[in-house]
Amino acid sequence: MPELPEVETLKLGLEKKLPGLRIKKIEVLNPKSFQANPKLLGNKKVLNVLRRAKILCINYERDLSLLIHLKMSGQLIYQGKEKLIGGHPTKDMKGQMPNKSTRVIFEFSDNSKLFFNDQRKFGWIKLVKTNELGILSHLIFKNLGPEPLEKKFTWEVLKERLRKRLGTAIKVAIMDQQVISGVGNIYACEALFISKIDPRTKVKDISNKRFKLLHNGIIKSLKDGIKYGGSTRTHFINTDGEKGLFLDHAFVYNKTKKPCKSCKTYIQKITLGGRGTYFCPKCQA
DNA sequence: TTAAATGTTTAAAT
DNA sequence: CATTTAAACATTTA
Repeated sequence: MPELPEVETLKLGLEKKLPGLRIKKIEVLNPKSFQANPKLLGNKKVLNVLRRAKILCINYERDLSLLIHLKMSGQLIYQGKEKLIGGHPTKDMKGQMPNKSTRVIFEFSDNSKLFFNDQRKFGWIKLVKTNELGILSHLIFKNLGPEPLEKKFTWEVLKERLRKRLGTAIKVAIMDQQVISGVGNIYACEALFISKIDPRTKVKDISNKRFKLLHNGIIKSLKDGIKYGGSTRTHFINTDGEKGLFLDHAFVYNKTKKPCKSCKTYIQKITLGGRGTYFCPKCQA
């Protein structure tokens, strides 16, 4: 599920709960989901929680950092000291943790727990040594493009980054994590609608005026995503087990044959770069 | 029954 | 060699 807004939603949730807690126990139900020796984290204290691109990073004392990628169906759910989890139970949770897609369970010093669920098992958690320059300098982040919500990310940066993908369809190009980090299928579709660009347009055919519009569209869609707590298609829920509401506000994603919110033309679905791509054929001509 | 699903990597084809 | 497409990962749901 996770694109930048979903991972950011989790980051905001976890940073209110984890810092200061110590790991008491880690139960690995699916070894592929946890690629490290759980014992290394025994009794270590959580310092802080960061996000880079779609990767979540929990920093511990003693130069240890836990990196988490949720891929398509990962969930992180926090269960406080109280017995029940806050928020609405979803089909997945059935109000009970763990469930059949629970892959890893973290238990903390105050008896609270963090569940890592991942139906499709694409997601991973790995433990790395915090780089002396800070975890964000780690190799894993080396090839990632700039963070689109940082001030440094101007429309000129966007244009420059896209220069090596001139022949690629713009929608495929902005989903390339080496061009910009954090934009996935949902927000790519939404950003292109906001900037009124046909997703099939080749990068080389985009004018400066359109680069500015696109730059604005990417930022707006991501910020709206965070504002509404992310997108829930089927799996995403926040640390409290609640769904994200962004898709209720989406313009085109998953709106095939529904009228465009701007011009009433039916939204079309095509395939680009192997992914479902939604757009308004009139507004994005 | 078949297709598609929020992501990324690798192989194969063009 | 560059670019594009497909497959793989694993599971569920429409």
